Amino acid sequence: MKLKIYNTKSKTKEFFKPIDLNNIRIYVCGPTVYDRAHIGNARPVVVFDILYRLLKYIYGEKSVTYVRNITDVDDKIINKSISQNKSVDEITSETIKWFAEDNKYLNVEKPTHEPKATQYIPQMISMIETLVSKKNAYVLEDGEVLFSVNSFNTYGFLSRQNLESMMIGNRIIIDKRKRNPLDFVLWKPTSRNNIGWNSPWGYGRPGWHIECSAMSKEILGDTFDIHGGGIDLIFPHHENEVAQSICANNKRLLANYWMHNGFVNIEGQKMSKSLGNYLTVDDLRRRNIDGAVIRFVLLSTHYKQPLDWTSRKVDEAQNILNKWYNINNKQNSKINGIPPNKILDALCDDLNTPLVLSEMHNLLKEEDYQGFTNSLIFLGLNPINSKNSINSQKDQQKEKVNEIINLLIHERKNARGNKDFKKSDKIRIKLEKAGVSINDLENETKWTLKPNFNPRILLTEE
RNA sequence: GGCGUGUUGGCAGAGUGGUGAUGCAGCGGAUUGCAAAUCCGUUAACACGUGUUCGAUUCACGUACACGCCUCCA
Repeated sequence: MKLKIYNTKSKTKEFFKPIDLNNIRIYVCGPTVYDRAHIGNARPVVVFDILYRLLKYIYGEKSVTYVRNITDVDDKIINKSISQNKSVDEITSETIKWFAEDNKYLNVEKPTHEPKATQYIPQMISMIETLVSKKNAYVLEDGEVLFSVNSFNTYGFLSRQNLESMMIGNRIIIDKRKRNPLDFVLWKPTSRNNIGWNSPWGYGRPGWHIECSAMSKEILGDTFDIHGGGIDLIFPHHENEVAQSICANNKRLLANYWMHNGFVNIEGQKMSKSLGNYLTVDDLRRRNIDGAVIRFVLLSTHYKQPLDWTSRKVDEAQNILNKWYNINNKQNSKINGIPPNKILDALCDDLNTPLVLSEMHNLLKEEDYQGFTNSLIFLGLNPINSKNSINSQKDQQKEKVNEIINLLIHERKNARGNKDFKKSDKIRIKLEKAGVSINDLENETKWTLKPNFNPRILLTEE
């Protein structure tokens, strides 16, 4: 079983060769914590969770170090703290809590480290000092420190850009103080009223990219195995990280493999707040969409491709998982075990999760229930959030809903007993309209809520 | 303008130089008071052009279309 990874750097699929078999090191750019995580944020979290599980399986539970950072200093956070009249710390700690809850809901394993940018300010300052002393960076009069892209001759290699052609685009704001318009901020001066730290260049805060260079160096070392994130981060974020790290550390490489996941669209449209098609994990949870369903949809398209999030896909995922869980309940397979080779092979082929899911169907056809259960758990698609654990604070309301549904089902049963099929059909149609799907078994009727569940319809007469 | 990705059956979505993806939907059947669920069977695709090849959906080149990045963004 050999893992292959598509490497953005080489634009080809390569066999994965670890630097140290006993310590596979991976760094993934995590969220900037200023708002609820949307499904676009959830995608890399789930994708790299699969990679983390796979690496642990191949190289051993204790031989993988997975770092997913948290950016807790940033303009967006500061703006929100001003507009909501809350401290930066309040905003970030609340958002971090939400993020953790969402990840739990999505059955995402905790990374080895989740460093916060604000805890690594001294490391950032020291890295910037090195860059200044090596003339890879320069200090302006007001204390702003900029990285000089001309000082790094392979700048643009990762994103396949060259300095000249980037300049032709008219989107670069010309700042005369910059030696090259593409020079980017390492340290930004700020007023004493704002969040900031003392530095050799005065009171200020770090630029966007330096945090990842500082944290990855501190936790993983100068060069590590895999660096991941969203496709939009290739330029400028990762390009700049490479430049900073290589210049500061005097190494040839930052990461051997670069992996980037595609964007998420909503019903064919680019997700954006202004279009009103902005979906958070919390929105979906409130709509009774199980974490496993979200996970399934996110894994049903290959991670490199754009993913179109549609309600149809959610319904399909829900139906498939319902079916799978019913089979699983019947089979009573043991909990522990290794997924079959065809599942692992598909995962090893650059995380081909759509193929994995289709092989899951095939396992059922072959009646390999043990292999199926093992795979389900391996993929994190096992039902950890039972329906009843959703919105636990709303248990009372839930109980009421349960009561009404059970009452209607009881009425239907009586009607059927009396061969009053007109009445029983009416009840069934009403339940269906409300998003309750019913299933007549030999001596009982089971029901489940569909994503379009709307309790109001239950309360209307006729 | 630069860089990059994609175009597969009704929909979603893998993959392959020659044979089956898979799921949903559809169609036929079993079962059912009806429905759902389940089971059996089944139809159907590789944007266009040229080239390479015994053979191309798969490789190369070109065309068209779509999308992304180059500005904060996962």
